Amino acid sequence: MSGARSSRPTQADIARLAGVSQPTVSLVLGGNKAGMTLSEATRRKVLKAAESLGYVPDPIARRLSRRQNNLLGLYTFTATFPTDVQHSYYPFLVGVEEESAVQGYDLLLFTSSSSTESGTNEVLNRVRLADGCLFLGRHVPEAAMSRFLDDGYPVVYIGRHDELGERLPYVGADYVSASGAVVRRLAEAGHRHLLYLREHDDAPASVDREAGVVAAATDAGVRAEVVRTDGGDVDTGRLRAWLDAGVTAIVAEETDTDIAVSAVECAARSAGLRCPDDFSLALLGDRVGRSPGLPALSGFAIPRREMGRAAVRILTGLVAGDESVPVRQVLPCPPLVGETVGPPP
Amino acid sequence: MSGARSSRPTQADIARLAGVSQPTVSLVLGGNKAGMTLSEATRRKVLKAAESLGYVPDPIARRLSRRQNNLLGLYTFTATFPTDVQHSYYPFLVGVEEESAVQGYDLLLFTSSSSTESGTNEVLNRVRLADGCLFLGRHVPEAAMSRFLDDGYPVVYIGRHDELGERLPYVGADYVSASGAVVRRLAEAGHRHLLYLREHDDAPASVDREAGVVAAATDAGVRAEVVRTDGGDVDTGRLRAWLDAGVTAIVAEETDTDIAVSAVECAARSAGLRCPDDFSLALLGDRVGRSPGLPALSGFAIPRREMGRAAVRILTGLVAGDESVPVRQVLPCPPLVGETVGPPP
DNA sequence: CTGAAAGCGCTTACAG
DNA sequence: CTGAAAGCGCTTACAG
Repeated sequence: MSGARSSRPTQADIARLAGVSQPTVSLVLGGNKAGMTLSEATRRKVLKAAESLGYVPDPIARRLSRRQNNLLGLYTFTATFPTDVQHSYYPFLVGVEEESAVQGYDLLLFTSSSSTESGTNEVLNRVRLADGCLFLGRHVPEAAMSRFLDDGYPVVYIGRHDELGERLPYVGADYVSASGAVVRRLAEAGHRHLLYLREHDDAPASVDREAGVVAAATDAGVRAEVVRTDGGDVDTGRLRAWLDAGVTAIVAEETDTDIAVSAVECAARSAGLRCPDDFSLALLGDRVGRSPGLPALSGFAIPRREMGRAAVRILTGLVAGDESVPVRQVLPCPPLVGETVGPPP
Repeated sequence: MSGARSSRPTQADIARLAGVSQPTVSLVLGGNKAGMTLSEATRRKVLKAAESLGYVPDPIARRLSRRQNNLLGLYTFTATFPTDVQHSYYPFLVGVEEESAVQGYDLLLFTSSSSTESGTNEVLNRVRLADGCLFLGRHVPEAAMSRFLDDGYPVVYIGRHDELGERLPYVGADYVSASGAVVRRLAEAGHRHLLYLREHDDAPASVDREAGVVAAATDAGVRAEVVRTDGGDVDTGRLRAWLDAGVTAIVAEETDTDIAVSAVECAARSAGLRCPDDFSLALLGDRVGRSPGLPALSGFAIPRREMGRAAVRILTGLVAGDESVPVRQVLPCPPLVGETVGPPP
């Protein structure tokens, strides 16, 4: 640990060996971007000395003085690679990583914060190590985000968020349109009474989907019943009751764990009911990577990878002070046809 | 970019506000590990000022002076989340992330390097930002690694590597034993003539597997033919020729892309041959996450997640100067039974 | 056209 | 028990 730095040659060592000043070494080795005039002899001496000592610049020192890092943060508020929801986070990461590489930034994953009791300060503390930071999560810690925005520290959310008015930059998915399209497809298949299962809390991801469902249902003259659930209260009896009451299609919000749709599938299996024969089932989203053995659900694709890429582009734009980047973007979600939607029984 | 850092309060600002010296602020805020005695009044004044200014320590500056920043690097020599091999990298990442969180380190993904022409210097340059670095890849860039080791910079490879003698710390998988076990299972099923397909290059991952195969085959009195291939030259004709020559089982090295085993499966399908009816097929590894629709191959599991965790433990041990951690570990690979091995036809 | 000064924000010896 | 100095390794104004 001690040996790590102490044995490395510094610009000062080179300067001594070459008989010039340390700043001159910096100028020569830094490619002389300021356009200063160096004598060719000085250049050569310095380069030779650097070569012979095996000089490698210290990125930390460089960053401290240059005030920029080429580091982009990614903060997820839960483990970055949670085992149970890993597949829904992964595509975001792929996009983030790709575009970071393109833009010449490395990626800083804030993981240690999730293990400790991570209050607002904890967040603020570590995040600033990066030149700017991406955030991923259903909800926004408003105090921390406000602070970032006030300080002019560049942040971008993955997912639409208006908790802070119009201030917070984000890349969202157009859940409203995509959810509406799902309902329209059900209406076109002949359904007139559907059930919409959603989370209890009012994250924008839930609000947007419900808005899309309700608007499209109204528009198509379809009755849409909204039920809030955490999945635990969906069982065979309840499913049968819904169907007996005239429900012919169930639409479920997509979440990290897809707990609602799983509960429905499970209840249907126990009851010997099948989709789309006995009722139609649609997911407001996709079930990426978690489908081995499970039927392909009708729904829509969330462009996670592209969202990740777009978020990085916004963030690097902000870091570079580029005013021309649109900082609030919503990406379209292509429909997924699947095999769980058919005409009403 | 300008607003980001310049508007942030520093210890100097706090000192001014509290009417003390900047180093005193550092002492108070740093938790006073040196055990110096501070007057309670000073403490309170400083903490109050820090609070009111919303102070956040600059990790870069801290790293420069303290020579440590609670950052662990991960360098992959290709895109960190390459699309085609993503599933084989992902479990490593999960393990690395988990254990980093446990140990209180954040994770730095070196991505930008992969896009540019990443020479030795590039690696050396960026990596040192972290307190230590993990590396993932078939081969070792010897010059760069040598340099790290010489400098006492903590590095750990994921995967066994002896290219640098006994110097390089690593966490490997016991491919020798696991490969031997696969051959033994084939021998017990009655096979007496098998073909072993491996990569052209001599990465340790290939060398170990071949050693295990050859030793176990010799031991069991089984003939094992070694064929080096990149998959491109495996077609229906060649597969038939092998089987006609008496081969009853094919064993393929597992790689990022599993190109060899895929070629065999494809050739078999075209030829109307089935496993294990017409011949047995085994993989020296697993096919994590890429198996939707494909048959479960017999082989062994690579404990990627645990390897990631173990690598982090070694690395944090090195960073902390803990001499007691074994720096070269090989983890066992549990057998996977699968459905592609049976008795010879 | 060059070289010495100041500064980035912090920590850790080292004097009072 | 406290406060001012020196230093981490670099970059960027600013004098000669």
